[in-house]
Amino acid sequence: MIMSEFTSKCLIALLSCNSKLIKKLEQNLSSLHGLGLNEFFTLYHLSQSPLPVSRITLAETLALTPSGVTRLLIPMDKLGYVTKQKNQRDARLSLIKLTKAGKQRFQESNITYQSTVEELFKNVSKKDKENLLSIITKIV
Amino acid sequence: MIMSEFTSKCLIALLSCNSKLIKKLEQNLSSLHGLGLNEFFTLYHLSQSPLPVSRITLAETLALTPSGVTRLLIPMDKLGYVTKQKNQRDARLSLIKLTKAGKQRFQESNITYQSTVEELFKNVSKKDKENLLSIITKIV
DNA sequence: TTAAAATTGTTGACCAATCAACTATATATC
DNA sequence: GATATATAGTTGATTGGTCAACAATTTTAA
Repeated sequence: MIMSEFTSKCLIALLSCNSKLIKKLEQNLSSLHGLGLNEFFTLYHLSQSPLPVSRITLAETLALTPSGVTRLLIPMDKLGYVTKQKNQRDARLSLIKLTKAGKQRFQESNITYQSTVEELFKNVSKKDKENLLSIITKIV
Repeated sequence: MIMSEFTSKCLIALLSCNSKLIKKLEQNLSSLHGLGLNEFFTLYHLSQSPLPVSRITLAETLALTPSGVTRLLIPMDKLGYVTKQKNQRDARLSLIKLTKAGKQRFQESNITYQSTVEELFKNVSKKDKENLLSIITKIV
C-alpha cells in the first residue's frame, strides 16, 4: 500500500469514529436532557470559565461561526440557561454567563456526558489516551 | 485530574481535530473542484467498489441516513457523475455507479484530496498512524 | 399460500449551521 | 482630531442534513 493510501485510511477512520462519538453523545444528551451536543458543550465551557465569555471566543471553542453561536444561544437564553452581559470597556462585546438554572442543567447533564464518554472509551487504556492526545496535537 | 476529565479531554481534542480536518478538506475540494466533502467521498467510495453500490450501503459508509443519500445524489446525478441502475433480483434496490465523467471528476479531485491529507498529517509518523488506527478501533 | 414483518428508498416538514451583507463600535494611521 | 481599517455580533437567504411517514418490494412464518 502506498503511503498516502494509508494516511487516507487513518483520516477516514478518524472521521467515522467521530461521527459515532457525536451520534452517541447527541442521542444520550438529547433523550435524557433535551440538549443538543453544542448546547451541552456551551454549558460545559461556560461552567469551566471563571469569567463571562464572548461570542467570538465561544465560536472558536465550539468550532462554529459567530452567527452559529448567535443562533445556538437564542433558545438557551429563552429557557433561562444563559444571560447576556454588556462590557463597559468594549460596547461591541456581548458576554455570556451561565445562570443558576444553567449551572443546574449542566450538573445534571454532565453526569450523563461523563458516563457516556467513559462508556465510549472503556476499551481505551490510559496509555492509549495519552498517545492519542499526543498524536492528535501533531495533526495540523 | 480525575480519570473521566482526562477522557473528556481526549474526546474534545478528537472532536476539535476532526472539525479542523473536515474544514480544510472541504475548503480545498470546494474551491478547486466545487465538491462538498460527502460528494467527494461518494466518488471515492464508488471508485473503489468493483460493483454498483446500494443507497443503504453508501449511507452506512458515509455515516448518513438513506434520506441524506437520496438528497446528496440528486445534484451528482444531474451533473452526470453517477447513474442509477435497477437490480433484477431485488426491485427495491437502486444501485449507484460512477459514470465516465464521475471517474474523471474523481481522478482530478483525488489529487487535491491526497495532497491535502498528506499536508494535514505531515507531522504524524508512520508509527503514529499505526497507533492511531489501533486506538481508534478500540473506541466504541 | 397468504398474512405479518422487515428492508429499500423517497418525500414533506423541519433544523442547525453557513455565508454574505450589514450595523455598531474600537483601533490605527495620517 | 478625522478617516480608514479591523473587530464583535446579528440577520436574511441558503445548504445539507435529519426525522417521521410513506410506498414498493422482499422475506419470514403460520
